[in-house]
Amino acid sequence: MTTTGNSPMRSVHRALDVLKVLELAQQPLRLTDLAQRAGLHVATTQRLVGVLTEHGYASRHANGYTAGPAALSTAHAFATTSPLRLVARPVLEEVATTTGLTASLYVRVQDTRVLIDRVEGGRRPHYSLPIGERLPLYPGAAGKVFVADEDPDAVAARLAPVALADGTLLDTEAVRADLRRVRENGYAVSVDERQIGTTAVAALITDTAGRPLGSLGLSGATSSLRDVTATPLPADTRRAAHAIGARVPAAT
Amino acid sequence: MTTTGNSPMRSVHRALDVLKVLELAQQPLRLTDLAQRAGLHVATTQRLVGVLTEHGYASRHANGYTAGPAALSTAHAFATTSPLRLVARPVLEEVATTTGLTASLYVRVQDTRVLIDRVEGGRRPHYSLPIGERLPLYPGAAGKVFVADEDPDAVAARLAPVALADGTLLDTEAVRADLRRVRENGYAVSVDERQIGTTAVAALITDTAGRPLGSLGLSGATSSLRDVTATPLPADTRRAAHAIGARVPAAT
DNA sequence: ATGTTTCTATCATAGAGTGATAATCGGGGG
DNA sequence: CCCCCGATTATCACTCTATGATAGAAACAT
Repeated sequence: MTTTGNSPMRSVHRALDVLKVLELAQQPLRLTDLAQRAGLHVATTQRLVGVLTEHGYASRHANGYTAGPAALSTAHAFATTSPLRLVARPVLEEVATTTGLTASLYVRVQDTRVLIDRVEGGRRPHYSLPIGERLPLYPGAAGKVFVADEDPDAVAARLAPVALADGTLLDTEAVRADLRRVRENGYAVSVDERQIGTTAVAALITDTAGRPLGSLGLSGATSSLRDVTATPLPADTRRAAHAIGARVPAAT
Repeated sequence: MTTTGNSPMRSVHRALDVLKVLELAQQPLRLTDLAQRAGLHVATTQRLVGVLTEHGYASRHANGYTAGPAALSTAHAFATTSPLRLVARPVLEEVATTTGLTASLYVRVQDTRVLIDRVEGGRRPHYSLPIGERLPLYPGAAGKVFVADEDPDAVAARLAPVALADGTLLDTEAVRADLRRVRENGYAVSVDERQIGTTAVAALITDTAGRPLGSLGLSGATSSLRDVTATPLPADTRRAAHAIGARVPAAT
């Protein structure tokens, strides 16, 4: 899996890789399994999960290891201290109520995005609690905006081919074209890309220095969002994203 | 802070210590600050948070580092895969509705306990989301049960003196006496210990082999829980805790 | 019981982690 | 505008830790 070759801090890198494997597995993993998926020697893996377990970030059960409870604590701390999250909250709420759509806040973690906060616009509050979900960068409006400003060729080559929810495969060229449009527009649109029946508009959130902080996505039923590009929604999204970024103190 | 002397896997231990410092700080910490609290050299600390940040477990802002978004992902994974949590859920719900009290599930992490899940019994759902909160082992019924079975002298010496919510200080002897009672009873009671106005009854959850897995606490207003020891609540709590433990596959 | 798999312990060697030192950056005040 | 001070980043030689091959011990299934 995530091969962290030879490098300084190797053991720490590896430990976090192991943790990531546990996270992605979504089921208890036996030591051997874990080692295999992490691409590490069994002995090494054992030492690493041992430490993780000791600190509560991994957990051992009858049928293997899973992520551990300490992650909840750290997540709790993140949720209550992250400047971005704190600053964005009121904006999410406002935009969710005015548009009736679901407002989602993502941040990028390596080549994935993580859902940091969400305010449902409609009535039915989803009972699945998706906060913390890790999603790919490409299918999905709120992911694309992260890579739209990078070198199109490199990105497209790295991400493609991409499979959409309906089974369509996007080749390098299609991805590149799409990303170019995102860059030109300053916002991204996704129609049934990741979830059939869901349309989303998203914009990048940057600090005052222009550094990317996260992304704001507004999503709703495709049926009620025909031809979004012709509506004021994209502009609203950009405005909201800008409002968030403007209130976050710029990092050095 | 958590001094992890010389030992194998030192860097990993230290990395997790740094993460713990970030978690406990509850505010952005500058590098220097962080190093100081972690008891590490600044250069070392920088390398460690660097790795943590790269993987998303720490986050850098204008005014320092905080815990990072990846913790949310890991927490999400934990929440959806932890056998204990999954098995306990229905029991929490049942006991919360039948008693009208709040049912809380804790697990132990080193010398702390972490709130893993909670079902509110009353009507007013607290809008603070306390799941993930890290609390001390001693004040509080659901914490005491974790240490009641250990060597009383050692534990009492390690934890005392303890400050209660009303300002009372418990010395070693008082702690020991209290823990002895917990052990004899098989459950713990806390009246206004950690939260003034809140009374709780808790029991240890063990697997079929007797190993401690977590603890179950039932809490409510002190005013409505006079003389709990004389009620069937303790027995109910123990029964529920046992029901949970019985459904968790025993670890090796 | 007996084979088979999974987990834990041991150990020599390579090479990574460490921390002192120095260079660089950034911001505030004079 | 410049200087100064605190904070952050880079450099580097030495020590000691992390590594993985191997072997041993459990656990498990047949």
